[in-house]
Amino acid sequence: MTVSKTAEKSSGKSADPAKGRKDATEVQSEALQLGELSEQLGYVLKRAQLKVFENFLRCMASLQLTPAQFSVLLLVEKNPGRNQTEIASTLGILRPNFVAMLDNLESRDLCARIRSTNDRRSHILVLTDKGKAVLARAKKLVATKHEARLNELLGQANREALLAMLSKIASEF
Amino acid sequence: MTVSKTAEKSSGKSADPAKGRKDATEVQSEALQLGELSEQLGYVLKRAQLKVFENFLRCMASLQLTPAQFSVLLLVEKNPGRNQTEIASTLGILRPNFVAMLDNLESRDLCARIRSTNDRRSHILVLTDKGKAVLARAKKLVATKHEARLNELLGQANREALLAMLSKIASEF
DNA sequence: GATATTTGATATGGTCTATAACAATTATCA
DNA sequence: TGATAATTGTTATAGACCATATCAAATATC
Repeated sequence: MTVSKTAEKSSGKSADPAKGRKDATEVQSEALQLGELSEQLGYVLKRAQLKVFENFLRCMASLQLTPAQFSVLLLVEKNPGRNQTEIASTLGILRPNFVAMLDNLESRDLCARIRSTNDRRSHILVLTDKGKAVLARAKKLVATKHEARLNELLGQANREALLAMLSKIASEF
Repeated sequence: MTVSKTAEKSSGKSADPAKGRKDATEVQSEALQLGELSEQLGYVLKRAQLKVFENFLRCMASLQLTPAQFSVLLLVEKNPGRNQTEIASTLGILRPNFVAMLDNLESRDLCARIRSTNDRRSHILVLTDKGKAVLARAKKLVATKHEARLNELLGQANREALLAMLSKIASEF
């Protein structure tokens, strides 16, 4: 330990951290400087991702779909007749962790596991009629409430450029 | 359940999922179609974030610093004399979860808690000399191995545009 | 000076992620 | 063919991360 243990005063101000509810005679503790942090791609990327997921969950509150569940429904709809391993692996979900997820979707009658006749080890995944209906409503919510918000924040062109760069990072980094 | 339980054949092909190591007479199972998934900002954002963190950890392997730990060191260096609550909250870390994190950094002699003389409840955070040295090396690694990789993938201008858009999302979404 | 608030800390639970292992089934190949 | 290896879905389990309630010590408030 190379640091003196006798503390200098933290600052001349009061102990109130960052809420600014002292009266006007007190200089409220100024906000912290992010410094190089705001230039760190990983940091900003993570914060943005949390905000986007948060907004997604709010938009989907009526359907009770998480981003991960939505991605499963989308992928199963686009690729009917695939088994759990295939769906899970393309989503980056490990097979063991995919089981509980499917249990959930199946218990809500959104998708179904069907024992394959080709390979009786595997379960073919399909959307139920209810699953298709829910997914259709989910897509509309995402388009009108979620992605629309993005467009009005960034503009259509910027939003597409952002998507392209993120895709490049996701696939080539 | 509105789906017939008698499975149709998953496809005409073999059971080999996506690895393509059957011989040439077999049509290997084609890759799944991502479809609308590749247009979902949240999905691409999450995948990109995972890749970036993964690369960060590889670049920092010699220093054993996670992105979160790096952000703490950066913030403490930039804001000496702040207490745990202030540092944690600006990083979006809850106070209870920040304790173990600091225990780790302090046990490695990278930062130190100093009891404040102003407010004897709070712990002032500072970097030790070793912490400053390690952070300096970490910054170099990030700049030369991590961010440099981003620049060569996207180009300087695009990288800055990406950062700007992500910052906007993180703060205004 | 009595009450409320703040700080760091502990305990705890939930979710997400990662690995090992198992039974049933299928593939491989001697 | 039949013995062995590999695959599929599953369970169990452990770790990381995140969130809430609660506590003692210290401080603020009135």
